[in-house]
Amino acid sequence: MATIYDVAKRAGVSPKTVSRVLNRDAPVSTKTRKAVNAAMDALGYVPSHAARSIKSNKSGLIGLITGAISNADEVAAPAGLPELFIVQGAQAVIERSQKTLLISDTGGRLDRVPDLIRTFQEHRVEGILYIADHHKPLDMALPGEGIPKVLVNCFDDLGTPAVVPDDQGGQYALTNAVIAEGHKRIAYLTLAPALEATKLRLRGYRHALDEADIPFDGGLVQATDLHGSQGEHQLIWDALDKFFTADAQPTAICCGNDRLAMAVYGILRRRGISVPEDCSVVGFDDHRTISETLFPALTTAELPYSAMGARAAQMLLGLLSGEGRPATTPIKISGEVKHRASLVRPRSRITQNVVSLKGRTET
Amino acid sequence: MATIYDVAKRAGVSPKTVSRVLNRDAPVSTKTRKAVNAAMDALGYVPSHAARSIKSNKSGLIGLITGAISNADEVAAPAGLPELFIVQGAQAVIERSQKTLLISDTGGRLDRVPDLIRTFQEHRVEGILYIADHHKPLDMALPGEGIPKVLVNCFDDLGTPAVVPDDQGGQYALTNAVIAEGHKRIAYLTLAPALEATKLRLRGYRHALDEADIPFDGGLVQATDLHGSQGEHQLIWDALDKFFTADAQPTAICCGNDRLAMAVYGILRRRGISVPEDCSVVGFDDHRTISETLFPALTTAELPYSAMGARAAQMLLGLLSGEGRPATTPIKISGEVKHRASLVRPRSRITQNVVSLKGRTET
DNA sequence: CGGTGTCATGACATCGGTGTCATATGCGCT
DNA sequence: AGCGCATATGACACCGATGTCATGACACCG
Repeated sequence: MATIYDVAKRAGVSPKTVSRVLNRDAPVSTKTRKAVNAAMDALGYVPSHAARSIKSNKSGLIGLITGAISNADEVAAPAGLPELFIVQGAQAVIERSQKTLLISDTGGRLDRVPDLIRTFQEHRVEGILYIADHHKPLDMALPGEGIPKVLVNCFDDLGTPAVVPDDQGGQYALTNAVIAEGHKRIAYLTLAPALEATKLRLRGYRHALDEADIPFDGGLVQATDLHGSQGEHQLIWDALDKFFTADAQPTAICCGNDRLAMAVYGILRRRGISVPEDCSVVGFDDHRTISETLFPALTTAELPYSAMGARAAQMLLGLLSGEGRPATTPIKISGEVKHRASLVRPRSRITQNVVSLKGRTET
Repeated sequence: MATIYDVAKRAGVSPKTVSRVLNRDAPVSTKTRKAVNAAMDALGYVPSHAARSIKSNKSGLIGLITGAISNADEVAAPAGLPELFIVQGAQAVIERSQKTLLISDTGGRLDRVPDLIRTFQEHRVEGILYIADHHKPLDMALPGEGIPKVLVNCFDDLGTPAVVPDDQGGQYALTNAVIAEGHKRIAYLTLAPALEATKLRLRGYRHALDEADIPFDGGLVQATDLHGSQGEHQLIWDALDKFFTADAQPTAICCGNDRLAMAVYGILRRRGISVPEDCSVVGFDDHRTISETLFPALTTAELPYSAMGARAAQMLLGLLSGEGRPATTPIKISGEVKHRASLVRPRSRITQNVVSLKGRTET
């Protein structure tokens, strides 16, 4: 690869003059500039980032840690894809700031994080974005002391700046939308109870019920575990079974996410329950590949992952420029309710046959 | 950030000795080594990658260009997610080779590729992986002369090493699996006809029919366009309408991808056609979030994107080490047929009511 | 005509490491 | 004791860029 010295020699000037042409930081005569540019073109010269950053002591790099790239492979991940949207949002902002993203992947293994950060340090990254695969508390302190960091989709109790989804607000708004259609028996098929998202959304669900003076019925809330287990469909089946063999059957079902809603569509159909005529269904995430493609299209609460990534990147850039004094509590990002065909007014009375298939085995 | 000089001063040795401790490339007395290590720990010293690469003229970086991160946002992308798996596969291989991936995103805009490659050149990447969002011919020559490159999910006519999916073989195997269940009327709902994947898979489909002496019926092949258009469901609806109002109705439907199959599930249900009792359905891609979650679970042909990424990365590393003399024709990567509940033997006779809802409008 | 200021350019040091070569120390052997 | 040799360490140059300062050429002014 040609160097600035090669260019200088070919143009018959000093290296420093070539540098001046490159950086436009001092006047250069038109004639000289042309000669230098011609030499650069002829040699295919591209300045070395390494040489620059060693002198300036600025790398122009932002490190980003994610498990998205690997997690997307595992059905196990309750929210593997979202990380990707977060990365996208961050990427767009970082790029506009003329910096370069160094993306590293944990491969799903948290114990690799220190190594990744070590590599970042070797590259002298100016800041780090840490993206969790789902909304959760971060139980370890990240290494890399002195490097500004922003957490995304997770938070710690050390006051590290963080950006998280507004799970509670999202479920609250979504449940309100269901209530606004006239539903009173609203079942909720949650994700794993231990998840931060589940706790917060349940809170939003109850809050909406309370405000509408609809009594909370524990029998209408069932937890499933979407961790790709073989018995996944069975769990959902059993949960629905409980809903539809109860005295008062639900007229709408909230699902922990869009994927869960997709499974529910199939099982309701098998039981002879039409969506949305017999029962409305709503999801969560607005995972559009699912929500817009399902038939009927799925009503769901948008989880604005891209916006989270963008916001986090902005916060980080703010920290770097020394402007921002970041909030010590996580920033919550809210999304819209996407009202689609799967949510309609309930019928006055549900009359379909309910076939209990409890105990059936997976095909 | 501490430098090797700081460490040297603190340990009371020369910088060169610190370098020797770091690289273990020359004998250092135990006592000195301990002193140096202690000084490094105390100062939190991490060697500068930039300084190293400037001297060694080796960056240890591999550039990767993708649109995945952005494309995943657009429903438009017929195969936005797959890129991600490719990245994952590449990442795993690259990492094992002690190199670092520099991932850049086109943001869906091809015209940005030259800029991205320019940035890669500034970082002196040793090789470039170019990942297309779907299997297609690459109509431009990539800049960055002299840098080894491997194309993934695309190919050119310049002999650039490339890795592509075996679309034809996949659809052939899948169709064979359908035929093996006893189906003879096998409809095919393809993706957009202009896609490379559509052409190749159609070839595989016909090949399988030919071998089984099943005559090809053009009426059983309908194209849809999944580019997120509002009329997407309508198109699928119309296509299915043609299938099921024909004289001999299909007993199985092949879909251009899993997402299409998901939409088909919903529409068949609306028409009173049960999957798989009345009609088997198969997809393509094995997009597991869909194929394993749909109810009944979807039979589909795996598209081993991760393996493609891994293979491409291996090829690139081979080129770098000067070992590999790469094939001049694209390497095709095949996947397995995943047989799941949506594909069963056909009934002898289909008797369900077929309700034509042609011309209905989107909800 | 000489003094002064501006413009254009180059010489040289420097950033943080590593390669090359020189030097100091210690040990075994004759 | 003197020689040879391996081990341990340091001085110095260099990689490719840029900051600092110096210098040469010219125009302008009194």
